[in-house]
Amino acid sequence: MELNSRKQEILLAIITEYIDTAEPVGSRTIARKYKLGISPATIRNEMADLEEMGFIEQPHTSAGRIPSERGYRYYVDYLMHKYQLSPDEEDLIRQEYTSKARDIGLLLQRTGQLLSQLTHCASVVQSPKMEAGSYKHIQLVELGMGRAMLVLVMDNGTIQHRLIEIPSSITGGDLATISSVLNAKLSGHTIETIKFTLIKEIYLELTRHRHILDLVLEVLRYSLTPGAEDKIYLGGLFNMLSQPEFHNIEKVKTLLSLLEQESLLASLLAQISKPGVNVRIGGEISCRAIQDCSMVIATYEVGGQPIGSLGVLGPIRMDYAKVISVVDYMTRHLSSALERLFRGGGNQI
Amino acid sequence: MELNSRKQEILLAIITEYIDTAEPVGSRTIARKYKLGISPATIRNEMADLEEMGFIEQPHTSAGRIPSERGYRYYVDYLMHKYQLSPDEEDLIRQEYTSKARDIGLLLQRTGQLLSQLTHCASVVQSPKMEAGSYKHIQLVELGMGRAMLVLVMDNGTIQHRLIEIPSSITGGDLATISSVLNAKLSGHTIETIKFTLIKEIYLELTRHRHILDLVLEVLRYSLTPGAEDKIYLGGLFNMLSQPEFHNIEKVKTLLSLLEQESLLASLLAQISKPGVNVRIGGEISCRAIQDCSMVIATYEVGGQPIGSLGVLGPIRMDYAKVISVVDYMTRHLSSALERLFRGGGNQI
DNA sequence: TTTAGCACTCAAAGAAGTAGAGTGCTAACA
DNA sequence: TGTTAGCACTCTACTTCTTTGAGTGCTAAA
Repeated sequence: MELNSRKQEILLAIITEYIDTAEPVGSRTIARKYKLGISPATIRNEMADLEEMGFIEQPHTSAGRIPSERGYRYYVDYLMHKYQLSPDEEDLIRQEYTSKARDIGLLLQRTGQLLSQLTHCASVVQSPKMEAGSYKHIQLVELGMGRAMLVLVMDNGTIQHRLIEIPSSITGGDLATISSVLNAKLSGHTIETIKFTLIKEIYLELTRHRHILDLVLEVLRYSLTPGAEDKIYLGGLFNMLSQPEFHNIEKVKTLLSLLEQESLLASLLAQISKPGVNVRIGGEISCRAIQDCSMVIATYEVGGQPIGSLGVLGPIRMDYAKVISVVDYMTRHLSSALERLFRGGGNQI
Repeated sequence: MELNSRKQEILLAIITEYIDTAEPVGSRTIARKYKLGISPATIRNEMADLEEMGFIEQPHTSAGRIPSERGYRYYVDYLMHKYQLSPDEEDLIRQEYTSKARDIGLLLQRTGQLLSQLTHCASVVQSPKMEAGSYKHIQLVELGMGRAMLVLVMDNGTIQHRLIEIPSSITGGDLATISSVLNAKLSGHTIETIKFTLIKEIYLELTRHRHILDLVLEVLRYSLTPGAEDKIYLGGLFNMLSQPEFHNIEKVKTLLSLLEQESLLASLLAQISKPGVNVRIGGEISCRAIQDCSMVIATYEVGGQPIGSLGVLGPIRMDYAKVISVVDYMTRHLSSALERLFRGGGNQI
């Protein structure tokens, strides 16, 4: 769909103004605020065209225009000016990532808070994918009363643990033996490179402990399932409530009830279709329940490997230019912070 | 403050009715719905007394009465009938705790969801206190690139881990040595029973690795700080939004912004002053910001030792009888579920 | 001591009127 | 032919006024 440059200017003005004020935009306002050198009447004519083409719509006859989803899409793809973070904003982010985080979870949580604070949207941050790393250490710790804890440490600094039930005949020594065999065999392997032959070797070496191995391997298999152990940090909901579109409690309620389901959040973050920052506007989100929202998401990576996603969810009328810049900037910073953390050379965290 | 039995009956009726309808209660309503055998006029006289005594108040002259905080307190202490959970509700809870949970975190999170669902309040669940257990296993795992991970496994099934930076001169073998010494010395100790002499012994035995020991001990010391590693699960906010008192967005916003601060939640849960279920009504909560809410909290325990708290937060006009029963019932069930889990004899989880 | 009766109060809901922002159309103009 | 001034028209949002009815307190009688 082609738009001549005057129509583009007008559409840009409408969207900019609407994002700013959340009020339908009239021709007079545009003529006054945006020096396009044409009269309100001309603008009205152009607006009628834009409406017919589906880029803007009218809430009712005597109101101004608001952008349609299609209008936002055109804006994001062609019209939007890149937003330059203010020095203050940049400082805020940089500072966050230079200070020492106690652990990855906290780092991700703070990332979400910052995202939300800067964008006035809710933030969603996924924890790094376990399966992206390779096993570094496997330990079975005897806890007494027929229980043991299996601890998996991955080389990317993630960790997984699970209680398992063991026969009381098993001693701490047995567990140590099993641990050391598992370590010797599996250490350095990624989940994908564990082959059936390797498993067989382990079983041969530990025939006596077949039962425990079954349990351990079940956990390993589980840790392989993508998304199984992902935690998702949701934050800054209250930042979103300051947006006028959420003055209606019913909307807030349905939104909240959805966002408290981790599985839904995971599916939202999975909607990344291209490298870099992805923008999903309204109905473009493959989730019927939140089609009156937009989403800006991206993937963070370590060593060139994408290992998790993050993003924000907000009203369709969000400041896309700013949100995209913020998400982009924060993704880069988070990536390099994790890089330092996982790949070494870094600070103690 | 003494109340004759008729005043008590009337106060009970007012509060019951108000909790149910969220509307100021008039004398006619009480005469009609609650067969007290007296006329509205008599009830009005008694209400005037109750108001003077501070148990109820009037939003404006031509409205009915609503309970004051003092009224609620009297109700909770003296008037309230015990709420008997319905078979359905009991089933729901029992079922939750008989099914196998993947880990403690999930168990606590589900506990919160259930609490919230049954009470229509927000739920707050604290993770078990680390310091309640004793060290079972300490492992330093080399991750390459000058980093290692310290893993602390406690006998109560909790776990803590942290990345530390190590000099590149240190080998995996060194870490294994350190691990085994730490294990030998600290295993079985609670955080409180680690004495200075013990630390000294370790230093003597591992003089070469003084630097790493410093780091490790810093982490140990940190894990000792009460509350430092506590996670708090907040849930079911949307359940609370169905209460009419939260139809005002501003209230929701301030509440949300508060509840997203973990430290505040921790301080709320710390306001337990007696064994069993604690009820804090309005201003009784030592937090200025949420004085228009009430809180029902309790402590769960393992082996007779309190190891964490949980509770709900909701409008002052909450169904105290039901909420108290639910919190009590769930606390017991959570305690015994954890008991099975930590103390063994239990299912695999 | 209880209660019927009554005048009074006041928030909430409805009705009516007003203001004003915005539109589309027409006709004149460059 | 594209642009613009002018104008009648539309429709929401706001204000003001009125009505309604639930509820009270007081008084006097039972």
